[in-house]
Amino acid sequence: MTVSITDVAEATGVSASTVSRALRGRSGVSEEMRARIVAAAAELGYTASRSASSLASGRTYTIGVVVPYVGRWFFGTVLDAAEKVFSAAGYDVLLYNLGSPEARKRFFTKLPIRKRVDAVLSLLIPDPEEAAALCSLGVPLATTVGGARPGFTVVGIDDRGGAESAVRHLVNLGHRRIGMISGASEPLHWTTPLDRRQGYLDVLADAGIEPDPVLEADGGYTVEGGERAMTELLALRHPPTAVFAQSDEMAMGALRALRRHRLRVPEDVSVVGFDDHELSEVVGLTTVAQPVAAQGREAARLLLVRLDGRDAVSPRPVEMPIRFILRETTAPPHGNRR
Amino acid sequence: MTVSITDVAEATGVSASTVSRALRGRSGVSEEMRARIVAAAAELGYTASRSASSLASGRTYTIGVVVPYVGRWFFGTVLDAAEKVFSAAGYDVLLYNLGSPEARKRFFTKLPIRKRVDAVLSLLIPDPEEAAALCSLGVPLATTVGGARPGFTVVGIDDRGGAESAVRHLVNLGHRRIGMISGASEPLHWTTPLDRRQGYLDVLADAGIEPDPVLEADGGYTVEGGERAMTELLALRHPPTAVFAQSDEMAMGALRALRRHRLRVPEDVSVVGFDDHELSEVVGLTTVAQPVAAQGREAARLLLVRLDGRDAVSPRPVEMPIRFILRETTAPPHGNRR
DNA sequence: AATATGAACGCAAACGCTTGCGCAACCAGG
DNA sequence: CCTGGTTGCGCAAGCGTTTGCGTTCATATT
Repeated sequence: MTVSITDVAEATGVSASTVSRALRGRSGVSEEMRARIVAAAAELGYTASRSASSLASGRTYTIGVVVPYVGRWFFGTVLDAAEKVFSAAGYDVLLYNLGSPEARKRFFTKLPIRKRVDAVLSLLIPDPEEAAALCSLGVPLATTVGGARPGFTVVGIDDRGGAESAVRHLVNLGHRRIGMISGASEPLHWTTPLDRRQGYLDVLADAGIEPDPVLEADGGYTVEGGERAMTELLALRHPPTAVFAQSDEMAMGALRALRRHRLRVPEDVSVVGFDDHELSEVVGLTTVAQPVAAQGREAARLLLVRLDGRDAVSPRPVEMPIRFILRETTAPPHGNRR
Repeated sequence: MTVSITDVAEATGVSASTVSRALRGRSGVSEEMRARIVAAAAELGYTASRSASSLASGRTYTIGVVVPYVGRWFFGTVLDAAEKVFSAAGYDVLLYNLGSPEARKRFFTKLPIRKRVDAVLSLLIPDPEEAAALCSLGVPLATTVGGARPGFTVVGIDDRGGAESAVRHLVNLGHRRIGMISGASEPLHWTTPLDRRQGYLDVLADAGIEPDPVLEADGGYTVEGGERAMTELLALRHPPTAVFAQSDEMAMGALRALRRHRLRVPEDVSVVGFDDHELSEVVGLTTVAQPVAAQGREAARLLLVRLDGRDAVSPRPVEMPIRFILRETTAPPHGNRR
């Protein structure tokens, strides 16, 4: 019913070994014979069974990609870019979407990825146990999100520096009461929120501004969370005149909350985001751009290099450039128009 | 080096067959023995090699998902939802991202998916040849995007009816000159643009409005395309007073173009979108909501049902509900305020 | 002319699992 | 006590490749 390697062997009058060698470009087959075999294979519509071939060879030609939420812009974009690199190199991509704690737990206990992939690109930061589980797979590992782990090839950005440039922009405009919408580091174990917060604190200190804990609100890195957080900040006795949101999605939530409160942006409140979401330009959001797709591409490329052998030792962390983008959601504080 | 089934067999003092049966819940193993085997397997950290097991059994416990652009919100969201269903059922997901024509061609000629999956969920509409290639895989097929194909389980929405409700809303507000930002059907072979256009034309006819071809602009289903298209429409001698964008992303591009032209929405121009993108609420876009994640879930579920056997015949197309959502980008035409 | 060399190909043993079949050991019913 | 039927388990034959090694044969070397 399904055509196997012996079918094309018989059709060509050679052994299965020769077919295998011919189709995989190995030496030991005359060019003439190779051509005949390739033709026969094409005619019969033969494709080698990956199960059989990886069982025999030990190589799966498959990369595992584990991500927290494929639906989120950032992860979808990274995945998109990485997949293109992998598939162009002849690798398939096995996707694990670990949004819920249950899915995550199931994945790390059962480890269905074991013996199924040649390498893993993780877009979530595993906690120490999880990292150990991944390491136990014995394959090259990479990640694109904050928080390196030993054994991982990591490509990321300078989160702290990015946050600094965003907050410094607000300070330079004359803002003194600057809020921050952040996200918890805990459930995902990533250091991004911490790094960005540090950048925020650094600039405040540098400007001689006493940080006020009530100005930090949790937005959970979602639009709704950002809206809630902004609402909380607006309910303060002394609300901020400017807000640094740790992600554009939260910034957009903040914009929505501001609109609901009939506050104008940037006249009444300035907002600056982080990431340069694809729709940030649409809403005119001032933000810090990071090369999301490029990070996915680069991480994928590095993984392939490690797979190719020689580079047994994982390379140093790669840092991609970031860029502050001035748009229309920031201005000097109210009553301070120049 | 890696622990195999014989390792746990030896550890328990039974044969490999018994281990296999025990671990897979087959009958023919005493409960006591099963418990011992499960314990030993857990202790050794054993996971069955998928390659070996699918080679032997013919089942891969893997679903292939092919999508045009994982990075795009719609597809990412569908994929996210579908993956959750699959992984909860014990299936892995093999992802094929076919954005570029080359990737697409490579996929359909090499068909790397052959012998690798038990079923395929296609989020792109294959042309007849491609559909034939997929059918030749001999596994259940499903899709969630407009344009059924024989052999496919399809779950979708009433694109035409959705477009009708959007345009009717504009007509009811008093608009007579209504533009449309659409997308070509060709490169992707989907019928969605055609269906939505038909809904647009139906309502115009119903309202006794002569359709004007210059009011239709191509936005390619992207933000930038929507912006370009809106700009074209604004350059017309008689620009529209309202625009129906076939997707929210194009609608957002249109909003941006309008802002650049210093036109107010909805006072000067009304805009209505389609899809209910996650950020549409943020920008207050009036739109037609479709249950994106639910479609992914449902398609995945139906695929699993077909995999379970009995339903050899593919079920009838499933139509998910849509819902018109009134927000803030639509109003009566200028000078016609009530 | 005899031998060494290498290319081209076949043989057969893995790879790690699944599964039909066979074979004990046990139970109940006659 | 002997059937007939379970139940619990082992045997061994695959599943479709890959690959080390052996064989054949033509060519180059003494």
